[in-house]
Amino acid sequence: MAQRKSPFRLCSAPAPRPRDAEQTRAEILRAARLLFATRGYANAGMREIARAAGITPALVVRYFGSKRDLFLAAIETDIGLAPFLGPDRATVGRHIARYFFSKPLRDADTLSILLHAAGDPEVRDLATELLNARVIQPLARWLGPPRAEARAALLLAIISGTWLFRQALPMRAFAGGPDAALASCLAAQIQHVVDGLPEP
Amino acid sequence: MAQRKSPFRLCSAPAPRPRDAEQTRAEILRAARLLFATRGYANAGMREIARAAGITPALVVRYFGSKRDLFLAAIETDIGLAPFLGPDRATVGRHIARYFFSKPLRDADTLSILLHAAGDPEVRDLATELLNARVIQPLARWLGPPRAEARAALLLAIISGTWLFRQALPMRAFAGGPDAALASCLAAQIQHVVDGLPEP
DNA sequence: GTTTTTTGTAAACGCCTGTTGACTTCTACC
DNA sequence: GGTAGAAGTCAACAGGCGTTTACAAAAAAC
Repeated sequence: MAQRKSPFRLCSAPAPRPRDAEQTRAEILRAARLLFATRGYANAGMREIARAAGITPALVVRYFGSKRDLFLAAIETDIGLAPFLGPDRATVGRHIARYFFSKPLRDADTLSILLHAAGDPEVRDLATELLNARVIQPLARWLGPPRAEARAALLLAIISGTWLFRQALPMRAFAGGPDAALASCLAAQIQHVVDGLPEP
Repeated sequence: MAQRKSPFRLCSAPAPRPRDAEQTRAEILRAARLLFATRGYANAGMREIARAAGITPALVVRYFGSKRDLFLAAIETDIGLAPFLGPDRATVGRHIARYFFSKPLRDADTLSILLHAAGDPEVRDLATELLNARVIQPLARWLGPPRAEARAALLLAIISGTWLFRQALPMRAFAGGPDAALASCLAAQIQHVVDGLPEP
């Protein structure tokens, strides 16, 4: 049975979204970011992304060229670390800790996308470079000497470790909501790195 | 040209390994552990594992049933954390930090296999459970109150974060060999969790 | 020495993936 | 109102995956 589309549509046929290239592109990107962040690159299929965006896989390719290019577009957003890097260095540990212990962590976070790309040979190097350029280096500049880059990497490692057991391998101990004691300990550790490392 | 096999073999024909089921099984397990640890579950193919073990993919299935069962067998080994959990609580932070900053980290480490399984829907829950049972719980028992499980999870998160940027997403700052300052800071942080968390 | 069991290989199967090309359908312009 | 082009769908392709089946060869049992 042929379905009439317009202007007198049958009720059983779901209303097709008005054709708007810009909005469709944005919708694809939104779906891709969400799925890349929650399932990882390899496990987020083009068909699944297309279905989440309400369109066809072929259209995803037409808009973004390939899956890898879609991934590139998906991580072309700010990592969202800038708000923490203000002049107030004394409380930044607490702010970062609270942000990364907030529940739930923003699903389509760029950091989640990049961390979930670990171990995927197709995008691993890309994620590594981007984490270096977008997180480590700005963080290192903000931290300043001594050992700015090493301290920045260590700070990101602490943040990523907590992310790992809240999002990727959800542990019972981390699942019970924001634990004040955990958060404060995390804050202290971050602050410790911010203030500088002890000499060996 | 037919190749003679035995007892007078031509030099050009590589010597086939003598048929030894037990050794073949061990060889498969060794190859699987190495590839699961370095490439992750999804990206370690049966053909690749079989090739690394010097046999045929069909034989891997005959020995272990399926890829998932092979993974189960691959993680059925000690995590290697026990040596650190001795009576000397004052220096455990330093020992653990030195171990996880040692270069290179053991490739086929069970911890690497489990952490690399993050985000893979096929084995993620399994890895989570095993990390709980084999790492968090023993660690929590050893740490003792207060908040034993939360502190154990936080400790594992710190260790895993450094693992992430040394193995999975190799960062330049972590690649330059054991950094004494980094290691000592890591040791201090671990020790801090071992000694107990500050009250909020 | 023959037969049976174990140990291994080769080729294929069904499924899923990213991607492509041919084809509709809606929209905007002349 | 007719038409060019954008927006979207559909079915198929090539390739990789884990797995299976059929078969060969070595070792062991009789």
